[in-house]
Amino acid sequence: MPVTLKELAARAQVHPSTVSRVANNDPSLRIAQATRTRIEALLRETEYRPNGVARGLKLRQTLVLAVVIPDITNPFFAALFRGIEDGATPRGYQVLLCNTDGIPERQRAHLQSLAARRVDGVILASTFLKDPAVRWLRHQRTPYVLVNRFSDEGVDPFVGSDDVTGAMLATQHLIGLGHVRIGHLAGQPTVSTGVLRRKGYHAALSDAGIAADLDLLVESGFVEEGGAQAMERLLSLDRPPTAAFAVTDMTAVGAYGVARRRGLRIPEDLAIVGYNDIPLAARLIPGLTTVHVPIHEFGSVAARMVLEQIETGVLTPRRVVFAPQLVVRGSSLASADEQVLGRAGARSPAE
Amino acid sequence: MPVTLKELAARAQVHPSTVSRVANNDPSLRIAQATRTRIEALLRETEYRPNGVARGLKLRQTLVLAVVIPDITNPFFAALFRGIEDGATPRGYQVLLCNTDGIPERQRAHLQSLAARRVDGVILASTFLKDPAVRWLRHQRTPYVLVNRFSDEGVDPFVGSDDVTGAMLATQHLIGLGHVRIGHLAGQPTVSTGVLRRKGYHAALSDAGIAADLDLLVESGFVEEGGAQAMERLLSLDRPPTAAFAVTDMTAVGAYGVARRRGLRIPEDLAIVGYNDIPLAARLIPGLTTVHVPIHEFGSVAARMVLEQIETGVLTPRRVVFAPQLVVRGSSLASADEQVLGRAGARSPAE
DNA sequence: TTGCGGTGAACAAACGATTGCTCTATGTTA
DNA sequence: TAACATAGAGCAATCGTTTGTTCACCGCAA
Repeated sequence: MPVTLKELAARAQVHPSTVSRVANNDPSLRIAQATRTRIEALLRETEYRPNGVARGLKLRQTLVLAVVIPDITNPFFAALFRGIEDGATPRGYQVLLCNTDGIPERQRAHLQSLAARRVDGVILASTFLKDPAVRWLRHQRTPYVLVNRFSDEGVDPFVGSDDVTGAMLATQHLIGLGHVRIGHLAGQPTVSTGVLRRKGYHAALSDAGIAADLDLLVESGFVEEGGAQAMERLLSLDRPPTAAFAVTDMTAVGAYGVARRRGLRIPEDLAIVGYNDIPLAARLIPGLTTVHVPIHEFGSVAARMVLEQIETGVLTPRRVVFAPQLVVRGSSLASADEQVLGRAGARSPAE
Repeated sequence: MPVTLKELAARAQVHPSTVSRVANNDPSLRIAQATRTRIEALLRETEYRPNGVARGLKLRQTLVLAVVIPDITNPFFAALFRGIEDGATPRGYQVLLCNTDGIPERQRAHLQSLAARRVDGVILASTFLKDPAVRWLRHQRTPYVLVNRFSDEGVDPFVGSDDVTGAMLATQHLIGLGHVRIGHLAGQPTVSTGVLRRKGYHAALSDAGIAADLDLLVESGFVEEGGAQAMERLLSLDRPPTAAFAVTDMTAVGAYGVARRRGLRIPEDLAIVGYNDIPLAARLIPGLTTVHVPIHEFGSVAARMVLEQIETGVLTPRRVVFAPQLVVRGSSLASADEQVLGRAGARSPAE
């Protein structure tokens, strides 16, 4: 059973507040050397650590951050979490992890619990466009940051990548390889990344003078299963695409499975490009060409942003947007020595 | 800013304790219907939620569980975490996630923070044999459960699989396919799974009358990079193995990479069997034959066990050991229709 | 002797809830 | 009419810290 201030005070024959001041190294404390030594010995001996709950109540800070994501088994979010924890732990924070499976109701429930727990900050990576949960979050005075996806335009603190540019890089790469019928396994239009990556896809096609074929855009969502279904749809078309841009790497993984089952060779029969560059992308055979974003850094930056809000008390809606890079692997280019194209990894301050 | 009991009491012209009793539906409360209605309206209107920190202090329970693992980006731990959260959330608990990267010092630091925070329970999946952190945990009166790995024999609450049997299934499978020179990419002898899976490997060889060749056992640790290095070692032998049992699936993934770089065909030139059956195993090409363990269930059972300890207040060192199953895929059997061998998935109460 | 300044601590009020107990009306029974 | 039960609340302690303020004492100077 952990020891309390009161018990220590009794053993040291002093008042609890004196023990507290010694423990916290209060500079305003004037104390006899002998007393101090006695108390310090006791603190060490008992390995006293102040009760975090009581401390949290008094100081109004819990030293807890919360991360809300769809699903930690998705490698993207696992890497993101590591980034967050790596940013938070050195500052004394620990991190609550909440999975929503993309269900708004669960997200809401989690956020309410978190608010009741008085977590010091929230990092949210499961938002929708027009998300009531985010609006609610704004009203609370809890520091928060949205990651990867944003909600209503530009009004929240945010860290992510330039999705339009990333999607354009991906699509232009396929166009450059001579593809004309390029499919898109698209994210939901209720999610910012879904919308913006579509936009980039369309922009690249239109820039190249390729007329958009509505059949070639199939909504897949962001996970493997949806990718597989959408790919099936594309391959069942009368004139199936020769290449596809998948809204995420996991979606691309689903597409790989379908191509394999149908006996299609990647990239000869079907070229595929993904988005995010999760570790799995490089391990696929062939390696998945994808748009690289600094996932771990998303996390550490997000952590720093929320910590900054906590420490300064100012909740400015700063946005950090990273420039994506295309990473070419075997899924688009048969003889690919892996190479990195696209803009350098510089961070740009504005969207 | 969230509302407090005191404010509500002022607005309802009653004492805070009365509001509290209404909010908590205290059956011992006798109250006029009018007053109750008035208070309830206020509670709804303000969406009052009691301050969890204050509540935690008074009630001595935080409704927080902590999970300590090596690394969430390892799919095994991601699946485990989901199991835990799925077991904990419905009971009102949220979950802190702590990554240690297998560094004892970090594990210790995390556990101390967690104790200071008064988390209600700890689920630890990063222990070593003879782990001082676990001994320390035993002295604290915090409910805890070890998962997958245990520490000193049998004295802690534990949920995991029968590692010896699992390793035997894997090795026997390779023997049954005619392999004689079977390598083992082994876990560290400081970790229970490392020790027990070696034991199973040796037992299977010895049962089959195959003399152990010390060169064929190379310590790889549990992650991809170590698997690659160990596989390099094995393949550089004068008489390299024709098959290998990897202590985890991630280790096997490392081996896949090496085999591929060296132009070896799996399973024709090198058969591989892993352990855990993470989702990635089935996606590899060829599919990875592996020992299936119910990872998600490890988590949900562990959560239930720790919740049970919390609720009953009794800390019995109950052990739940699952029987592993062999899942045969293409990495060991060229024409494999995937099949499930080995014992049925029944749960056995004892080790 | 009175007053003063510095030392070395104790005092006490929070932080926001929970809960056993007390208290005051009012209505009922003997 | 006196005693008493009951309804309907309020009171106050407590959880373990933190921190602004007060206090007692001692030595020293006026």
